[in-house]
Amino acid sequence: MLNSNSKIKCGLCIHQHKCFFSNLSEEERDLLNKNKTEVFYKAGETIYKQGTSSNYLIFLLSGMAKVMIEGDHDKNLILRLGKPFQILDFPAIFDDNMLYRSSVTVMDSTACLIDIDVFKSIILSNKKYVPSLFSHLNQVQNHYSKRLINLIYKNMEARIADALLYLVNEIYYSRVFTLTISRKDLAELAGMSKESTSRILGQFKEQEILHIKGKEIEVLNKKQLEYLSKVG
Amino acid sequence: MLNSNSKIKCGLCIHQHKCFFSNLSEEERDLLNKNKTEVFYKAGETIYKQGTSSNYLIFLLSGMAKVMIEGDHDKNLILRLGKPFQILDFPAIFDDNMLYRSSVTVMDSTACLIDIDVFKSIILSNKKYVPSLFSHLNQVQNHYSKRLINLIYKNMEARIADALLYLVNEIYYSRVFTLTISRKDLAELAGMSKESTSRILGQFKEQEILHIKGKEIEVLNKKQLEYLSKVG
DNA sequence: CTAATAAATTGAGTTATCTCAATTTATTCC
DNA sequence: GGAATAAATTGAGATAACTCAATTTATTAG
Repeated sequence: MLNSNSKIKCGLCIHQHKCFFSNLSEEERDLLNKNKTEVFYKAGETIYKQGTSSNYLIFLLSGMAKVMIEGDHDKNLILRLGKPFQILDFPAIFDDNMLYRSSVTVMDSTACLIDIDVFKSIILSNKKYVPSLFSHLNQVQNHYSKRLINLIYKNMEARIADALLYLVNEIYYSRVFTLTISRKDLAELAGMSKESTSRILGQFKEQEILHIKGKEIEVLNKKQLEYLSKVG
Repeated sequence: MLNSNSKIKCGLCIHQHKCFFSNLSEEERDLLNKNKTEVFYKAGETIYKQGTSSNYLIFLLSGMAKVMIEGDHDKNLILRLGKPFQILDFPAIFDDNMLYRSSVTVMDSTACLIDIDVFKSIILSNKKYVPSLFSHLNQVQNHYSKRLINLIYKNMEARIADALLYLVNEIYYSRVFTLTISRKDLAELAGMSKESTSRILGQFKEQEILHIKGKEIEVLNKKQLEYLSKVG
């Protein structure tokens, strides 16, 4: 159980309507308020560290974090990007609370940390949360399955196309965006070296598939990205 | 709801003690009996087909099945091997019942098919199943995470070593085993071409890491496989 | 504002892995 | 049980992607 030093109680929280926990009973809301805390993370800070355990389930309130596996020789793979009001990642909450992936903020972020025992007691006492949790876990599993086959059998063009389409369709919801991750992160999202990433981006710029100015990216030809993803 | 043409009622089933559904109430057991069926699959038959939906949750009772993603140009990836009394794979049961992976038997198998609505009603009415289901989904997610980084950054030796260690530690539970999957399947488990798989196996034989005679494989030097997995 | 540091790009050479084709070995079926 | 078919192995050549090093560009700190 943790000391409550959060500024805002759930009942008064401005994020209430977007929160995973909606329509809680008075009692559950009190329990949650007593056992959650809001924390600020600077860009680049580690939230979860693979190989450790955590007693918290984390929801981002603002900012963005990468969910990644850390390999040897500084070779990491970004599995997905976590955004506000999503569950960031799951410790093994019904086993040993261990973490198999790390989470690192890619920009200044705030997060709501909920005590795992409290989380468990709420989802076990209130079956309305079971379907949405299942859905979430299932979606993550499907995302990882898709990533697997894409990363293993597709060429570099297709992998960068997939990474860009992921950013457009599932992260920024726009063809025009300011890249909030580094080129190295993009490389780790596409499972390749940063040098190759740079070259492919240059090539896409050349072919007028993208307009790039530093961190500002505009997808000029999304159809072509989808085509490359398909045939690559 | 499906016609019950299963031979054995859950209460009398010899697999009862190994089954996911243990200690069911009379009522629940009756419900399950009315809405499950046992089916026989020949080796190579498709149980689940990616891109379709299914109204069944499938438990193998005997045999073995590969859970795989089918890519283009006959390029597949085997994610894991399903064994008796495990949940084979999950359709999106709280969404549209869609499947994102295919399942194909690698030997003659029998399976217990349970109606998804019945499965849902049981897990929602009986919270004792929630933790084990969560655990299961979490383990699968962790397995996929690990597969991802291993397949993407490791060399061929390490990938075959990983595949062999998976077979030894999690499938056959023995250093000596009869390979129940083909060389092509082994290649799809290691995410590489069947020719390269063949070459690496030959090399391991040469180096006396393995003893191979057709489908009969003995791991002579497990430490070396673990070493190759680590450094590769 | 400039120096120092870090991030990103570009180039050239190397290598791991794939593809295609030719055999060999195993399996199926009449 | 032997012919036909499929699976597995082996070899040689092609290539995609990596690594290392050199610049260039961007960011941070004094």
